[in-house]
Amino acid sequence: MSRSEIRVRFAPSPTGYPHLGNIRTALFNWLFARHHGGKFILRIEDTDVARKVEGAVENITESLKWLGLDWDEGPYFQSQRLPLYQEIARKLIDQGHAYLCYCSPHRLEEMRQEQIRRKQPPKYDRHCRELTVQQRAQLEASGVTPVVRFKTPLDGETSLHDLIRAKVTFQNDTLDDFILLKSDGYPTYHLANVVDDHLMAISHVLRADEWLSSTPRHILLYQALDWQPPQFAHLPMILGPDRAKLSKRHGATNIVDYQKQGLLPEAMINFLSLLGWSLDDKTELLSREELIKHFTLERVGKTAAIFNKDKLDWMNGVYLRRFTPEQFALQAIPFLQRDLPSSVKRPLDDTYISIIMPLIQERARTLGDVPGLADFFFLDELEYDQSLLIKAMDAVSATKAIETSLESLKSLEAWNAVSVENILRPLATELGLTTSNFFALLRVAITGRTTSPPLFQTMAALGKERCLKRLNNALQKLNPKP
RNA sequence: GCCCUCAUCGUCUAGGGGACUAGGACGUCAGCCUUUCAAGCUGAAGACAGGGAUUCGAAUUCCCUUGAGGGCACCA
Repeated sequence: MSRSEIRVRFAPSPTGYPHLGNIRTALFNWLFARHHGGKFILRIEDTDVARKVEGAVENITESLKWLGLDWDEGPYFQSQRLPLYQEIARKLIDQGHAYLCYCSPHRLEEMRQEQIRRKQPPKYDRHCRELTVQQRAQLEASGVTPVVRFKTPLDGETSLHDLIRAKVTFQNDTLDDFILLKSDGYPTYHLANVVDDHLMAISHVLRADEWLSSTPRHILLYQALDWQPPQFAHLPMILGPDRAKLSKRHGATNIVDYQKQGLLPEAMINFLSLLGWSLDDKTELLSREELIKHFTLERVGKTAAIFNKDKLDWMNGVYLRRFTPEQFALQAIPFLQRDLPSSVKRPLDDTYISIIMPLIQERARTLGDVPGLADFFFLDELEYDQSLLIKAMDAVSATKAIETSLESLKSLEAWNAVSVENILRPLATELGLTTSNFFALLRVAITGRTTSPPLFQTMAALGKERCLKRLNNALQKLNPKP
C-alpha cells in the first residue's frame, strides 16, 4: 500500500449497538473512501472485556450491510492483536516514554475524589513516574500487577491541524500520564487505536468530535514512537432532542430498529449524509452515487446537529413514493406479514396485495405504517363504533341510504371504481344527501373508519362480495336485533 | 474546577466583506385541488446570541461576554 493511498476506518467498540451517530461516522468514512477510490476498513475495538455486549459485533456488521456500507478489509479484532500492543508498550518503556504504575484503583479513586472536592482537574499525580529501583522491586514483590502509563511531557504544547477544525493546540501540562496497557494485558483505546492506525496505514481519521480532546495524547504517542500521524478530521456530533450526546436513553438508538420501523436504507443514507454535510443551498435528495461523487470534507460543517425524525420520515416517504407499485408491494409484504392482526390468515394473497398497495403507497411514510393503513382490506369483521355512521345524519336516513345503495349495487355486474361510482354518485341527490355526507357514511361502512384511500377505488379493490357484506353489517349496527 | 470545540428560522442547513429587504428543506399555519386522508400546488409566520473593534461597508474578520456541547476512567 502506497503512502498516498486513502485508507480510512470505522472502528466501533462492541460495547453496545451502533446508533445514528456511530453510523453517520461510518457513512462519512465510507463516502470519503469511495469518493477518493480509497479503502474502507472495519476494525472492532474490543479491548474492554467487562463492557463487551453479546451480539454487538453481529449488529454492527448487519447495520453496515443493511445500509450498503461495504468494507474492503476486516473486520479486524483488537482482542486478537494483544501481543502487538504489549510489544509496543514494552518498547515505549524501554525508550523512556512510558513506565509501570502500581497504584491501586482504590488509591486513584480517592485521589480523584479529593481533586474534585478541591475543584481541581482530576489528573493522575504521577506517583509512580519516578520510582527508584528498590521501590519498584518492592512493589513487584508484593504481587501487584502494574499498568503501563505514558510519560506525558511536563511542559510544551501539542497541536494538530484538523481538517475540519483547523489548528487546535493543547498545553501538555493539562494532560496527565494516561494508561496505555491495563493490568489485564489489554491496551486502552489510546494505545490500540494509534498502533492499529499506524500498522493499518490509515491515512485519515474521521471520527466524532468527542475525540478531539484526546487527540493530543495520540499525537504525543505518534511522536514517541516516531511514527507519522494520520490526518485528523473531527466530525460534528449528533445530539439527541435534549441536546445531549446520543445514548441509549434517546429511544431507537440501534440502527437496526430503523429497519424494523420500515425506514429504507436509501433514505437513511440520504438523511444521514445531510447531518453535518451539504452539497449546496438547495439539493436535498441525493442518491448513493451522487453522494459519493460530491462528498468532500470541505463541505462538512462544524456545528453539532440535532437529529430530526420528522424529516427522516418525510424523506422516507419520498423514497417510498418513488418505487414502482411492484417494488412497493414487495417491500411492504414483510411488514404486512409481521404486523397485520393474527386473525388475518397467512400467507397473504400476493395478487390481492398488488391490487391494494397502490392505494397505500402515497399514504405511507414508513413501511411500518402500511399494515395500519391497510388492515381493513384484510379483516373479516370490521370493528367500529356505531356513532361513526350517524355523524352527519340520523339512523333512519343512514339506514335508508345504505339500503338503497345495497339495492343498486347488488345487480352491478362489472365491479370497478368507475362503475361503482356511476351507481353511487347519482344516489346522493336521490337520497337528498350531499355527496360529502353520503360518501362519508359509506366510507365508514366499507372501511370502518373515517379516513381511507378513495372510496370507489377501495370498494373496487375489496370486491363486490366483501362490500355488500360490509354494507349489510353496517345495517345491523344501525338497527341492532332486539 | 480545568481543557477543547461550536454558535444563522423550532429542526437540518446555504452563506467564506458589498449579489442578504439572509436562500432552501422538514415541521407549523392558511388557501387551492378534492368523497375523507394522503400526495400535489400556492402562500404565510419564522433566524444571523449580546457587546465592542476593524472597514466606506460585516451574518461573513478580530476580541470579550453569554450560551451549548464534548473531554478530564485500568470506557471507548
